[in-house]
Amino acid sequence: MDKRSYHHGDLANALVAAALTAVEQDGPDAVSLRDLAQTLGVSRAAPYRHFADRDALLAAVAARGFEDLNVGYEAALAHPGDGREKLRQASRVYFDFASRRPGLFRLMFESDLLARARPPEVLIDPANKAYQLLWRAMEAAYPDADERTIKARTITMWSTVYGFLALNRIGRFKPFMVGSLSDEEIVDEVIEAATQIR
Amino acid sequence: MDKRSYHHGDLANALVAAALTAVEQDGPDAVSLRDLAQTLGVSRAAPYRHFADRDALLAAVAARGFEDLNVGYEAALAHPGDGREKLRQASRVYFDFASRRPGLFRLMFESDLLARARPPEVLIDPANKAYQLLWRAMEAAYPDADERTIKARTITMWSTVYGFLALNRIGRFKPFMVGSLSDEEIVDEVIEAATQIR
DNA sequence: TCTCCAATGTTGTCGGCGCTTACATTGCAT
DNA sequence: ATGCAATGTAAGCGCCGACAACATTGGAGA
Repeated sequence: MDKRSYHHGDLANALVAAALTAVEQDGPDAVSLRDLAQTLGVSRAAPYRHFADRDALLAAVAARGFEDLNVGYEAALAHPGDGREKLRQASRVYFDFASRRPGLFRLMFESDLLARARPPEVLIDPANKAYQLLWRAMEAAYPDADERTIKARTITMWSTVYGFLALNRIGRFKPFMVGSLSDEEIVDEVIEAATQIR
Repeated sequence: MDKRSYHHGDLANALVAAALTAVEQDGPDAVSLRDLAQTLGVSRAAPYRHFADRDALLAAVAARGFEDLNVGYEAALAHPGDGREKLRQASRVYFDFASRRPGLFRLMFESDLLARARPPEVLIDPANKAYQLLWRAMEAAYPDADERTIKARTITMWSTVYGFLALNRIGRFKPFMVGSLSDEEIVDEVIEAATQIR
């Protein structure tokens, strides 16, 4: 890690870490390979020795985000209580993640990185694991439902929670929030609606 | 509109129209002021006589998108049937808009243009009108509910429908779609869940 | 009708970006 | 010890948004 040495030593990991910080602070669009390189004290072409292009670096950052999210999910599903309670906990984990790391959240769920990642597995595997976990919780919550219903409810629940987060982030609900409805109240309402589907 | 004349004649509107086309075809990120200018046969600095910056042009495009969407909403709410049926129709209008004009949809609901628009009214007014319309439909569907409940249900419904569209667009539900659940079936499920809240 | 000026368009320039090519350095395996 | 693959550098291409200085136009008022 000696700054005077010609080789950086661990540029690949350093790039992911620096990009992660940048994404969390200012969102995916604010990440510039040139900027990261200068911060790390290497030339602007150096990152291309480790990542094919900007998307490849962002994919690595997103993958790390999914891994972190999955840790939270596993904790939520290990939480004591019935299936509905586990679903509620999982939703709260998702909300917290979105609140605490909004830039990373956007990268993970608003970009179409997933469709373009090469190779796809690096990003798809950790991303899908989150859905597997939620699916299992939904199965536990509705043991009598058939597979089709489980799928539909899982998709609906995810959609509701994500949709609220995304629309709220850009301020679309501001006109509704004035007055009788506080921020925390609406979060509770959304989670209730998402978890007690029909 | 004579190409040989020094002045374009109606560059402002022509820019909005060209940007609208570009947004619909390739998404908001694909819009380049230089490119639009060349297409319209003017110099690259000309657009800045009519729009302060790129965001201002995109805001005008988004505003037009909201106006189009509102036309669809008003038709849906004038549809015969009870409140629930109107809500269902409104959801379908939203789905259709997202399907037919995905790039414009992304500009309207995925960018934080709304927070940055100057002056804000140009974009906020048509954007809020859509919510007013949905709110009225929700009131008609649940005449006994208090204002707080109406707000919460409107937010939840919008979140569910939007969340599904956004996540589905980037392929997040692909692993769930294989097998027993078709695309149209899941749309019906989501709309049902969104409209018959509790 | 003439003149002047505000609106509009042009050219040139700056800094920033992703990415590529050709070249330099390093350290490890043989 | 050496040779080669991994890694980093310097320079440059084409694109972008934005600004400043200058050019053209057409209409309002004399």
